[in-house]
Amino acid sequence: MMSGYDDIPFFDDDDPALRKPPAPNQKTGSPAGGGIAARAMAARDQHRVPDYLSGLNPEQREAVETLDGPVLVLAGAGTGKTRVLTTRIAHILATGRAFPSQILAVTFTNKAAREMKERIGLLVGGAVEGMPWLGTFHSIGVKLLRRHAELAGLRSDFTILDTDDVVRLIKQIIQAEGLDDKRWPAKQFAGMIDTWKNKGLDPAQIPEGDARAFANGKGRELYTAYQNRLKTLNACDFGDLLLHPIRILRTHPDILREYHQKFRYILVDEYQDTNTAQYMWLRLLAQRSPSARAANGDGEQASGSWPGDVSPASAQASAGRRDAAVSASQKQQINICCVGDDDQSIYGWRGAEVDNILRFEKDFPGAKVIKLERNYRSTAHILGAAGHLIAHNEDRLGKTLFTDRHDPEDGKVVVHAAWDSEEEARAIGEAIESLQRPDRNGKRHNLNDMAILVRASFQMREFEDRFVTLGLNYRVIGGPRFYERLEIRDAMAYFRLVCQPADDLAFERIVNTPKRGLGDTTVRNLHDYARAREIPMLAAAGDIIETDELKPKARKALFDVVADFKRWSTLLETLPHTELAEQILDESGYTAMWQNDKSAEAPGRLENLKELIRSMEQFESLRGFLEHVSLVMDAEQNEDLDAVSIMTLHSAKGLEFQTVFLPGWEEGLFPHQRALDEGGRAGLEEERRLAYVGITRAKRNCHIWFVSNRRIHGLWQSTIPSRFLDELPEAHVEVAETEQSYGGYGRGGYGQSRFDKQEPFQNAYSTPGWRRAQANRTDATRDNWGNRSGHAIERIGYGESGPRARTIEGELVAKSTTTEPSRFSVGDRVFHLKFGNGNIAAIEGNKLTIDFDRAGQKRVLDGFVQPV
DNA sequence: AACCAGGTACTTTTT
DNA sequence: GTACCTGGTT
Repeated sequence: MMSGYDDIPFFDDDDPALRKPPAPNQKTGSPAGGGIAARAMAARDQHRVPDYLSGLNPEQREAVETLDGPVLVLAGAGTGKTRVLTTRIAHILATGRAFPSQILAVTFTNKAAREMKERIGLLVGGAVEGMPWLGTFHSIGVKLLRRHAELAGLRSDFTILDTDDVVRLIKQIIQAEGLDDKRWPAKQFAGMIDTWKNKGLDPAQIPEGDARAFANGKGRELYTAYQNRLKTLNACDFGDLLLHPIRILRTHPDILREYHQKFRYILVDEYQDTNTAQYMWLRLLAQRSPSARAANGDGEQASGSWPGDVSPASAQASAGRRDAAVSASQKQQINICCVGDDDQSIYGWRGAEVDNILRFEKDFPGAKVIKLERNYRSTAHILGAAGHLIAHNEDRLGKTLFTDRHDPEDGKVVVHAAWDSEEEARAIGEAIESLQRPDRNGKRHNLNDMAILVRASFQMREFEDRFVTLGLNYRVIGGPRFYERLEIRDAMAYFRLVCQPADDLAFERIVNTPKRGLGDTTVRNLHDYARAREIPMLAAAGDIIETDELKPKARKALFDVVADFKRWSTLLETLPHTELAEQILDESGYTAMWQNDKSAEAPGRLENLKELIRSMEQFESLRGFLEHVSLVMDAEQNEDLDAVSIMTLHSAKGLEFQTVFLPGWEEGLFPHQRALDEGGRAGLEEERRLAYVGITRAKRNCHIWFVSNRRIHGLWQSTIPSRFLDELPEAHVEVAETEQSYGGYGRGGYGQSRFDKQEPFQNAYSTPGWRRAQANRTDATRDNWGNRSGHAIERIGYGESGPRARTIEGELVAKSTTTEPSRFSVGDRVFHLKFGNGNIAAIEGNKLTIDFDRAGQKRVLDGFVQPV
């Protein structure tokens, strides 16, 4: 009631698992007590064949029904991965092999976890309340850690710091060490710590080179200081949510044994994305063989006070011995099922080890490997193109997707060339518009069915600009989220400090927000005093206001702050949390601060604060809410709006669209130069997997684009087509001939390729220089064609972020660089390279509608026609 | 505390 | 080119 977690018993009270676990091999039968879903399913299935199995293909079915022993499901794109995972859980429940609380199911993202919960709910018919251990690595990590916090030197109400807090904390530490925080950026060090933690390394274990690389060789010291500071703050970073449990499980065999008994089945989603720490964590929980563990004291038995005294390399080296012992004790089944796709491993740069999935059979001897290669998503051409491309990778287990679908109507993957990135955006915009219009059969595409997937987010901008001009609805997915907005983070800091008075980071954030005249000097005094006495800053403030240390003004201000927090923390027990939250924001003057702010963003920020309070309603306590927010940073999405999605290839993983546009396939951008420079062949292969992910997002149509000129770091550079284009199979790919409505530009720079050897069509009106000149003009004669009112833009996840929030229509249009005054008038007789002679029927900016003598009515760009 | 000039970096992102 | 940060000035 009071909190979101302190009422959770060590093991679920209503969970009969520990008292009376069902026999592992029991096929049917209703376990006594709890597990409502399990009982219902079991009862039902005693009478008839479970229909949840009937829709599966043989491989999927095998993946669902192979419950004993380790299983690796290699699930290619669009082969029904989630379906297998959820059905497998339903099957475990239905056959009465385990209670919901005995299944550990881990995902990477909250979205994936949510989706699984929903789908299991559908299968099992209702609530999945009984699946307490389905969640992200981190949320399960928190759950474990809350229960055993004291073993990690924390209290169970520890705070979870996000990246922003971590960076501020590190900055303080760097300064405290007397180092120049300009020369040694906190952000960079935060990144290093993250990398180390991904590998499961504690300060003592980091490579000497790493330790020396930062702050004149003080890397290790700083890392140690950071960990100590976290402990005194009673706080954790994201990495600790995994590392602390690992250490606890290693140093406390009794606790480990209890979890071994508890988790009869382990399921892991996106196994190819696991990093070393996650791998260690899984191994610990899956290694259900006490004898094997005892036989190898060196293995995962930690000797130190920190998780990883096993480096990845030594973990591998000792794997053989350990595995021998495991297979010797066949009694203890390891029922772990990992689902993943090595070809979709695209997170190596943030610590994911593809090797984990490649090594699975060695890690878990006797593992059953099931390949899902039957694709239900894409056309044969799309699969053919993607398959041929990915076959260029060496580091893969090797799968070939196939489909039963062979519709002669299905188009090949189309490769398009454009002169420059602006042309590219324009052409894709045109293509989207024409898809959106009803075709000859009256069919039209929804914008929701289309997506533009870019390699790097800077590419988005040009599309946004273009779509704004066209009045085309779009949504940008990714980027900073709701909970990262300034006002939300401030408000959260207030709430955190009320729940957790030792949260110094929260204290420092809001002590002078709104302004209370508590400047840097006062805060530094307070900070030093608190550190010297080893007490939280809020407590220090309580002390210091009793003295004459501060000037009267500051003393009074601080006195009020302390009194406020004292009052609020009392109310925590009595007042409903939403009311308390509102009261905090009002009484602190925070709401007033924004009300008095006359800047353009202020109303939006107030609205966001209201939204924050609203979203608290579904939680039972302020603590529960804080926990949720620290782990779930998602923003909600407006499904009703019909809009084109624009996102990076990375955020597209797992999604699918009828039509996909893949712009920017040029060397240097894709594959990205930095991936090449820093990752070598492995880097190239990851880029290739990214290309594979991109193509396989398409259900029906896939359009790949490259340009000959792109502005990189502000300079126009000529570019050469991506090597990936030449890795596509001719049989499934066609090269776009002259684009129907936007002319035959942009063959330039593609000379070395087999696609086309034509000279670039260098229209004077399509050179970058000319365009820049146009863009710089402040010519009022251009009109605002195409800007329909009611144009909707959605930024999923994007917050205020200042100049980027270009959502005011008037401004948007004025900013457009693509509207040009027309050189033509209606009725003019013109010539077009492809369509011949015709008369202009209408003009909208630089777009002309022309009645051609032979080709009929077409829309073309004015740059491609000449007066006759 | 608000403003501007100057410097810098600039792939991808979850928790 | 541009967005963001910082440090100095007003």
